[in-house]
Amino acid sequence: MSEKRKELFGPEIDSLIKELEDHKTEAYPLIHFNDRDSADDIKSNFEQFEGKKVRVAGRLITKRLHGKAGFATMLSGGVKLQIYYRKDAMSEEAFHRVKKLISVGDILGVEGTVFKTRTEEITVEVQDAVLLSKALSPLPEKWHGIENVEVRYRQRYLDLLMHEDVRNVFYQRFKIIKAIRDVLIAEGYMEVETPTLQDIYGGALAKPFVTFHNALDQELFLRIAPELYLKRLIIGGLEKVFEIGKAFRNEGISLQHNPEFTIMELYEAYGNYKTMMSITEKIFDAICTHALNGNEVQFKGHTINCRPPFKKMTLEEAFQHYASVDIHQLCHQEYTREYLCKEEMRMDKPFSWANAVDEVLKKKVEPHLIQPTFLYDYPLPLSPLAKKKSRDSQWVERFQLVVGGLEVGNAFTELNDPVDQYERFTGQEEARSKGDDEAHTFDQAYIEAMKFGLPPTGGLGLGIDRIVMLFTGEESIREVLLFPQLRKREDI
RNA sequence: GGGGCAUUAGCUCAGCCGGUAGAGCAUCUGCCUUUUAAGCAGAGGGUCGAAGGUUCGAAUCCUUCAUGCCUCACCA
Repeated sequence: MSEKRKELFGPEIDSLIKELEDHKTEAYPLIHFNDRDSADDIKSNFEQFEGKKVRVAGRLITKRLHGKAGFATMLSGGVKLQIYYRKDAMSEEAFHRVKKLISVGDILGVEGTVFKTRTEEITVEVQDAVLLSKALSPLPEKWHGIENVEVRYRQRYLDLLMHEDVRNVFYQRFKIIKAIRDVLIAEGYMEVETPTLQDIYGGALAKPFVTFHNALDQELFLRIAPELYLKRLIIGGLEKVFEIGKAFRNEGISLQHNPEFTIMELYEAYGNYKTMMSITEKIFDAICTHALNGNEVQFKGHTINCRPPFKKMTLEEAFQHYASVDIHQLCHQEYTREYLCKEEMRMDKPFSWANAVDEVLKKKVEPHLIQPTFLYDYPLPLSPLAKKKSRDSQWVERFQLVVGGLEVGNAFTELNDPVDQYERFTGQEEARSKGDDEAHTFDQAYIEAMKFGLPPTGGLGLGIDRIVMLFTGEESIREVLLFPQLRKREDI
């Protein structure tokens, strides 16, 4: 116990607490310091506050001592506010407290008068100061902050504390999600929540996380997508629904992938993939207006105009234009082999039309799509939940929105024929039996639901994290997640 | 999982061809009543990621491992 205590707090902890108590100062007093003024308010409405008494609380982030006076900066509500204290404007006790007992990193509350220094900085001249919470660990270096990315992610609180630009990324994230939610509600969609623990996972092609429920004595999966539950709601008569939440995929971690990520899915009865294009454009328009204050973002060295309308291209056109290949011919193994050879590409997965199309799409087409582009009309084998373009077609009504080379959205006219759905599931099961562990599972309960009649429906999914990356110019998904997944470590 | 790079004081980083471990910030002690990366003078602070190996001698060279980043592959 005492060894652990010493290891955690160091040998000086007791003398520190004693020194505070000798000066009648508690390290963690029972004070919550209410009736505060906002630092942001004081700084943006200086004229109203000048000469007035204010109460402000925050964390001390720098201290500049000048003998019998001093300046310090506190971080209060995300805003930096300078405080000034001098010996002859406060009690002996209070002066000693600010000068000696309260150090950089501590949380304090001050009362004082607002003024401007000769360098025109808005400052509070302190009359009284109280320690609200003592910091036992020192803050990182004030100029460079933390540059070790691992420490930044593991101790995100320090990252946020030290780096205003990091705080801004997450404020932007909040504004983007709010803009999406607000526009959807304004358009008449109802926000819902569906299970993240599912006994059959589906709605995407991916490997799941597996867990176990003790009381039910059964395996459960963390959802890879909310899709199949949201479509049950459409069957249930909730005609316009959306959900913003986490999905979980047990796959690699990369600049664009985190095991858990935020997805927005919406479904609309009597809609199709064209109506999904139009709602997608409304969403991007709202983000530009409410979270960007403009039309353009800088991403990977490109200037991207995110204000709709967006370019539209069929997959066939895009393959012809960017890859000089006939998408239909990719179903012939020999043709595909020659093409891949010519382009110096290799395909790890077994040959099929779907895999060949996917390979060329990822390698040769999407990297060229910098400005927002709807790629539409997809091969059926890639899309087991989308509706065919006609009875015997090998094509489905589906689009993906690609921006900055990133897939940020995916939508289709939902497959609402239960017999066709049965056959698609059966086809996926065959693929699974041949070793494709990302094939869609056979979901009998979903087919039972479809037998009651799914209206013609359009559905859309947006990768929220990737959209945030785009609008904040961050090239790594970890920079837009507060706590990205890292390997477990004991110490921090 | 494959390949490349990194790991030195609390933080940010130097450390050349192998020869007793360095700076700035932070901390501590003085001085300093409009500074803002405040300043001046002084002090303390290290199992050089871990374990082996080569060597008279390793932060430095070699091997293995750990962690992170980048890159490749797949889902948004």
